[in-house]
Amino acid sequence: MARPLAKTLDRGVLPSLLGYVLRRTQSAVFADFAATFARAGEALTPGEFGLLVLVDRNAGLSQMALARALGIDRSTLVPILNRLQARSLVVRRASPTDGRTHALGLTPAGAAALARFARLVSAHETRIAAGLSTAETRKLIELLEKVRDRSRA
Amino acid sequence: MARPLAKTLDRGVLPSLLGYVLRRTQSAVFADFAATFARAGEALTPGEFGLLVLVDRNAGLSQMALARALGIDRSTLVPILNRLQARSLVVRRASPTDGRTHALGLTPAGAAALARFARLVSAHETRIAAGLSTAETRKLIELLEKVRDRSRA
DNA sequence: TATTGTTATACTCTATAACTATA
DNA sequence: TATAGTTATAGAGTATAACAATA
Repeated sequence: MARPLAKTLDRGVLPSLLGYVLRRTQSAVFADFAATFARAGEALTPGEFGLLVLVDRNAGLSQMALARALGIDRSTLVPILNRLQARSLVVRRASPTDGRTHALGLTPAGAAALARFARLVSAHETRIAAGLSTAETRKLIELLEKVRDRSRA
Repeated sequence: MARPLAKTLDRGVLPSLLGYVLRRTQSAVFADFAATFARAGEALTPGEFGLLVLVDRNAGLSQMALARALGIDRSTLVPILNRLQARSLVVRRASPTDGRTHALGLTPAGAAALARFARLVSAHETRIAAGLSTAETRKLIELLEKVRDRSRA
């Protein structure tokens, strides 16, 4: 049987809801990030990229400090770190000052990989912001930060 | 000052990355959504709310059409629909015209619940946008839509 | 042959609670 | 007692592949 033409659905109020548009945009951006890395033969999630940047800029930090900076629970961090350590990108060293904590760091391979990843993220960022002027991109980030700060009430 | 302030981590380029700010904002907004519903003694995710609105405005639509509108796989939709049907908010009826498809609809209880949910979503939206003028909120949605349309390339 | 819905399966992300070792 | 890291567990969200019923 011939398929009827795709009728556009009635989306009601959804297109005017900031939360809804934010969620759909984030989903599309995530897909673009994944596709960018897949096309380059690399595998990394946005969360892993953020983690690598923070460890790179704050060598020796603890898992608690990292989890807090990422906004996730310390138990959530464990399997993520396990994966990156299994890929030899990150190391857990013994802290010299506190036997309870680990001093996190990038391996040389991790630092090299981060440099490659950063170029891919750059390309990805350029693509998703291609419809916006530089001023608009800055404005978008500023508005998002205001929303972020008003949320989690 | 009695004691030194906690040292702020170096976040490197992350605060200037649209994808990063988008992800953190979405996470905060999600937490606000959840808290809004929990405080009211209701349980609903943003995705479930979007689903209910689409079913309400397009009674009789199929699971494929709904999955496409939500941007998810048809297999992903099944357990979500099972949950909402178990809560007696949504029904799968036999389609009169195509034996393969289900005609989805809200139950009377589902329609009543959606009215309550919509009020909570309104309060949530008002709160997360409280730092923005009406024009800024419109602008933010417009910029997000541009980003969404440039992504998933 | 193609489509719809379902199932089986597999990851990731997220959390809470309890355990251990250390402070 | 309190903190850091781990483990066990659970739930949501996401997907692919394969299957039955129907078109």
